[in-house]
Amino acid sequence: MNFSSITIKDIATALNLSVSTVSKALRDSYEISENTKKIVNEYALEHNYRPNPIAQSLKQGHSKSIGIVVSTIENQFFSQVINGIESVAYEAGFNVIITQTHESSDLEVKNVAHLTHHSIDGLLISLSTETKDVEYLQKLHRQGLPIVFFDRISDEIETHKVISDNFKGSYDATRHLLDGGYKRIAHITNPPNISITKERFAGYQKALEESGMPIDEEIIIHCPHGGRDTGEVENAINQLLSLNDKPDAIFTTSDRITTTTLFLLNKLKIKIPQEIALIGYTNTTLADVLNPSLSSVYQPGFEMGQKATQKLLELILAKRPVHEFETIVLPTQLVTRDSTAPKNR
Amino acid sequence: MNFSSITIKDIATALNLSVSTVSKALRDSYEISENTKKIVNEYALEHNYRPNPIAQSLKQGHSKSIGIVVSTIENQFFSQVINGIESVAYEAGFNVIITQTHESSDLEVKNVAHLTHHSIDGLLISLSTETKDVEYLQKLHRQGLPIVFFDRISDEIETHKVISDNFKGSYDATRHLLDGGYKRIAHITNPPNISITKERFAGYQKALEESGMPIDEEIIIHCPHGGRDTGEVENAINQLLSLNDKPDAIFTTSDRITTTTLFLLNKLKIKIPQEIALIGYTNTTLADVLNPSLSSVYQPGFEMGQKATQKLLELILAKRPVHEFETIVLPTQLVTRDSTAPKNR
DNA sequence: TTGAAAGCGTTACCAG
DNA sequence: CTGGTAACGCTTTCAA
Repeated sequence: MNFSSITIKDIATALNLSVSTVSKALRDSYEISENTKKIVNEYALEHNYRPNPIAQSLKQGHSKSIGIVVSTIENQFFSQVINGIESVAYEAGFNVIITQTHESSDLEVKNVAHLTHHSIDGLLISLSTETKDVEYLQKLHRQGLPIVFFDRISDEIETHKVISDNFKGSYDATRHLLDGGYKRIAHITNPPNISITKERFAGYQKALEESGMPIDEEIIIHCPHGGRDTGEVENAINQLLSLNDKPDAIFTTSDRITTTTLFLLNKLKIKIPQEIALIGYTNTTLADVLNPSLSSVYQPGFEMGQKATQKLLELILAKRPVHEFETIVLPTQLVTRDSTAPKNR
Repeated sequence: MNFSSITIKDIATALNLSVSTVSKALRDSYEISENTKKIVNEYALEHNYRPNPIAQSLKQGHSKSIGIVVSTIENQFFSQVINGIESVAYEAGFNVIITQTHESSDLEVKNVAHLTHHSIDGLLISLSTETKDVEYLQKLHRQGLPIVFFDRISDEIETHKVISDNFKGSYDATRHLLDGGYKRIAHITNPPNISITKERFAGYQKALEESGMPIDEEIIIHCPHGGRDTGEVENAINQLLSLNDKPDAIFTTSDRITTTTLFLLNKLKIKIPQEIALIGYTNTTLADVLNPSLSSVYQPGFEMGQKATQKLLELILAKRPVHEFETIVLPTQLVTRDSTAPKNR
């Protein structure tokens, strides 16, 4: 803060006290007389004294700030998670620094480097779709950086993790389509290297198997960047539509993929759900007013952010190294709307 | 960074040099021999040395970080602005700290206090809908804190400002409705104290006047928190629908108001645009797939963030006090879709 | 070309 | 109860 601001020293000279006395008075130390405390605090208040947090950080070796890594805050799921994170971080007097990977592994590494060099006390991270190697995080973790994963996690690092029930979310969505009479359900999803892809695929698979349906690789398509670029989704849909045996429903697994699929099907004048039904993971608040209203799997983003931050704070504030880690699984919510209305049989 | 990390001192002792020599070598000072520089840099590289930015900040009196205040990042307009901000801030080696007011004046004051106490070098702010008094910012500004306003600005503080052409955006939208044959155009908007409300109202007014239409206070409704709470918009719509002379079109001026209006009209089974047409400010990427597709005024959020940051950086990096300030006005984009299809006359 | 020392604002230890 | 001093990690001035 170069723009003025008074320091302990200023108070000390003004009041003819020592710096250390003032410091202690301010921190309400038992060593200081009530009278001195009163004088100091009054002066501080009057002159709007604020301790310089930079100096405090340097002295105390921690910064009271936590770093966040998400793919992009434009995705409502992540902005909801961030709101959850902030709600508990601020409560605990912690500051947050948000960074975005835009689904690039490179950027992810750079962001984490940036954050750690800026002396964060802990890291909250959801991996990018591109990320395959978490060795760089492993290293930081070994060095003692508290890390909590959320949403897109890694098995390779033993720490707290907070996810939603991806298996059940997908199972429910697929089940719902099957119950509506849909028989050939395509799956457009994230790349197979990230955790949520596998978990969500498993739910899809289970539901199909239970109904005696085949798993057809031909209608399971991965978007390398989770739909970041419209072209990825466009390719997926073209591929599906060029099949002889076209799907009668699509189950998508990321906000971007879901809304882009809706956009493209509309553009191609394909009737939803008459020609192809659509259900997908999304946290958009607009699902009700989409055309058609969109059946979706909703994840408790806000709660996920809260929980993750609570666990991170536990790690940061722990007196001794923590070796017991927890993976918290939050329930998802299936909301059925017009895009998956039951088929006329 | 309590989790290890080596310091200049470590390098110095390891290499049997003084701390100051190492510091200078690292900063490529002309005072140091090439040989020493080489040895030091190699050692630093090998041991992955990073200067502690906290210590640097304390020493140099600035933190290389800028604070951002927006109403909420869940609003796509603001997340786009933030992306713009980040793109130029990171380029310049600056860090950003994002805070949200959730349209509360109190929170705004708290956030700014929090940011300034955390030694930001400059502030980028869009005021909350509740804010009437900017004296607290005025004070900081006088103390020398570089501030740049964007979107929702204040006349009371003389500094750089970046806005979109709110007058023209609204004029165009209203004009478009009039051209489509709509005759009674309601206006649901933000509270009158914030800048964008006035500017947008002026455009609406001008278009109506040009067509010889009356300005009817009865169909101009302010949402105290810009539609943060659904109830605000619900009241507005109920009020409009209870009129004898109901509007045949609505022009809304915030993302939240716009999408909530769409939601509520759909819920009431009011046909858009047959019974009531709808056009509004929004930056949602989903405008095309809404039901019906939504005519909108789009603001260049990303560019706004970039410009604002460039101006802020100019202020921060300026050698001498700046007294010439600029207000940059960015063009908006009118995109017409089904929600304002021309009336059958 | 190198190094010692002061200082940024704070806290903590130890003396008085 | 109060104050001097060292220390956090770095940069900078001044001497050597």
